[in-house]
Amino acid sequence: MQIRREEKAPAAPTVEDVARAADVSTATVSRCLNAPDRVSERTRERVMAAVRELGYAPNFGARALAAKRTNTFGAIIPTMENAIFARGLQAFQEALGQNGVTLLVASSSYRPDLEEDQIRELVARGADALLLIGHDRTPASYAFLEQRRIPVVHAWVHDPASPRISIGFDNRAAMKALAHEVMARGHDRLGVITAAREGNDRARERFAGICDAMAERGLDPASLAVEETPYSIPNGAEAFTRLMARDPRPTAILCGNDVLAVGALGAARKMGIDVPGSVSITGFDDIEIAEIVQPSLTTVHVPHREMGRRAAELLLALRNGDAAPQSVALPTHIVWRDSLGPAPKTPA
Amino acid sequence: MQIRREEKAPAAPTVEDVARAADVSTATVSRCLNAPDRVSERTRERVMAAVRELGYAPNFGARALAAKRTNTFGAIIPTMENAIFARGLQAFQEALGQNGVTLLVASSSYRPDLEEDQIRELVARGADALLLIGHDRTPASYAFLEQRRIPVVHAWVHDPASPRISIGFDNRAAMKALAHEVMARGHDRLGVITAAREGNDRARERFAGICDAMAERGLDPASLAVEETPYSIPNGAEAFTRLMARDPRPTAILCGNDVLAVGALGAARKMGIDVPGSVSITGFDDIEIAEIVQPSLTTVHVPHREMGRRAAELLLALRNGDAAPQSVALPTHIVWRDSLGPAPKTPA
DNA sequence: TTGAAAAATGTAAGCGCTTACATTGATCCC
DNA sequence: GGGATCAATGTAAGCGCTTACATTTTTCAA
Repeated sequence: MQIRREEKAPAAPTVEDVARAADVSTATVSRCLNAPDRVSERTRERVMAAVRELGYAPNFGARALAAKRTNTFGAIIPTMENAIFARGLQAFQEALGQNGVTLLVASSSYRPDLEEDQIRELVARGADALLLIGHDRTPASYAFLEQRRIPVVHAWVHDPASPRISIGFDNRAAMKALAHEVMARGHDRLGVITAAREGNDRARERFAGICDAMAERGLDPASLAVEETPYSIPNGAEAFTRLMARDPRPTAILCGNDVLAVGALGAARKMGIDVPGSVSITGFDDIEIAEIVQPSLTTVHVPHREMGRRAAELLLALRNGDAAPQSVALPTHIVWRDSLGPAPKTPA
Repeated sequence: MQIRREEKAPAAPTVEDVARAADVSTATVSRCLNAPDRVSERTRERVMAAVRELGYAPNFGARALAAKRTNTFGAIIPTMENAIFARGLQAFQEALGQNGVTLLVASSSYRPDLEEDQIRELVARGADALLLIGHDRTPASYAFLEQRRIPVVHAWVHDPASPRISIGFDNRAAMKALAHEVMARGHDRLGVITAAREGNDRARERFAGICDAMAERGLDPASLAVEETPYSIPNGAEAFTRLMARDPRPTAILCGNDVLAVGALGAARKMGIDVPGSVSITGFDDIEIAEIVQPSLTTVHVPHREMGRRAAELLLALRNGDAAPQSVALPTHIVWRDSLGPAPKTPA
């Protein structure tokens, strides 16, 4: 049964309480918890019994204050709502856990201003190091991070030109490769559904990759039909509907990620448009759902788990002051499924 | 550029630094941050300028230690990997945010022992109140929570018989209603794919609901073909395959949630089994993907957002010591889509 | 102009913990 | 047996913050 506020809140037991119960000093209690081998077995047992008895849990804030380290890392991802970051983050967390580090997660809703607050918040809460997605953030965020010398790894991106440490892949090149494959199948009226590009360098890079490929094939990137919308299945569906209303109608829609692509697929079905017969659709990320939808989605596979795991290694190395780690580039590859086909013979 | 450990870490600026820079006392700085109207405008501006200048961010631990409140709540969900809890949690977080409360999230991987650690961890980190999923946890967890008088709300369940405050729905009744509808369509050889029932009361209740319905229709619950497996699409697919190998083969598969059902659907397609022609499949939760798959999934709709939002209200009320709130029961309803059809005429 | 009330600010204690240093007692070698 | 060594434990300072209380400054009515 829940207890009301008025009853005097039972003070949480402190080291002092434990010390008294076990008839030792607070220093000994602390040592039992942090360096058990510096305490004799007899007293240790006595202390641990008291700890259990009292339901003692050390106050994290006080501990961080006194010890000046927390074994806590932070991660800020743009969203928890869809599965894009879930797998990578899970792997990241597992790897940290194996090294005794706790992960604090925040989500920024793709808003750099919110992310800035969250960076401060996580650091104030004691994060020793941070995992951030992409490179797009406010100058104030970077100023703060640098001033505080917080180790940071940037994931989901790789830009060899940047001095910042990152682990990820070349979004631009990956999308460019996919666009080439699409065009190689005869498509020359292309459409794209992209996430909001402002504050999202992955989206910008992927978009740029499409333009690169078009230019290389002698197509004018200005002829690209563009719809920009936040990540969600219904948004993908709406954007697809708008694209289909254009004249000329595109024969292939490249989506900035799988979530948008799944929305597009759904809209196509609802509109009775055959995929890939009349229109081809591609995704990006290769999340679980890409294989499930019908037709299954041709997309770019991103090694999420490996990225998460190695991000943890990188960040751990940084925190420990090991020889300065290098950014790492991960390979991506196209997964051939059913949603991409040749351009329709008869102009739609 | 990342800085190596050896260089002396720049101490984070403290209230004292700010006070010195603004030529006021630490008390005034603190007031500027916590009760700006108790400070004259002139000094406030001076202080805030110093804060900005120095990149000051108050140390959370020290603040919690001194002020004895944190405006932080915690939530422990079984998994972040799939979307089951994402929407509800998002709504929960939004509602808390509007009330100036920060949310800390942990995931327990459906393991009560891990959850116990995480409860301690969140409380040690200053969580004033906790959102937990379901009622299944170790006695030690409840002992700790009660000893510390931590306000708790249990979500995703509703059991009027329990004294614990919960917000959710009657998993058993909801699944029972669905099972009745399935049987009303002529199915009498039923199969079920359930999540691991140990440590998961929602899964147990849903399972029990099926048995209830069978008993009410004069079917022997022992004839139910049961596959138990952790939540994941591939696991759902494998379980479905095993079910199809049974003799007699079930004509309807009730899945403990949509994720498993989507896996089953995929397996059916791969095996060339017509859904719902030869076998009907149902889900539970009505997550986004249920509408996307082909055939779309008949499932039980759960009002996730409302549950999250009202969980926040409940917890806030509890924390504030408002008149003891009551558990709330939310309605669910069956969403009719394509994966459920009549039992095949000719015995399969 | 003046004194009392109100507003603004300062002083300092203490939140719960870790840890440098001090102390105690046991162990051991010659 | 006795000093040196070492292990076990204790003492107490202080981490960065808030806040009760004290003090100073401003405001304002008579």
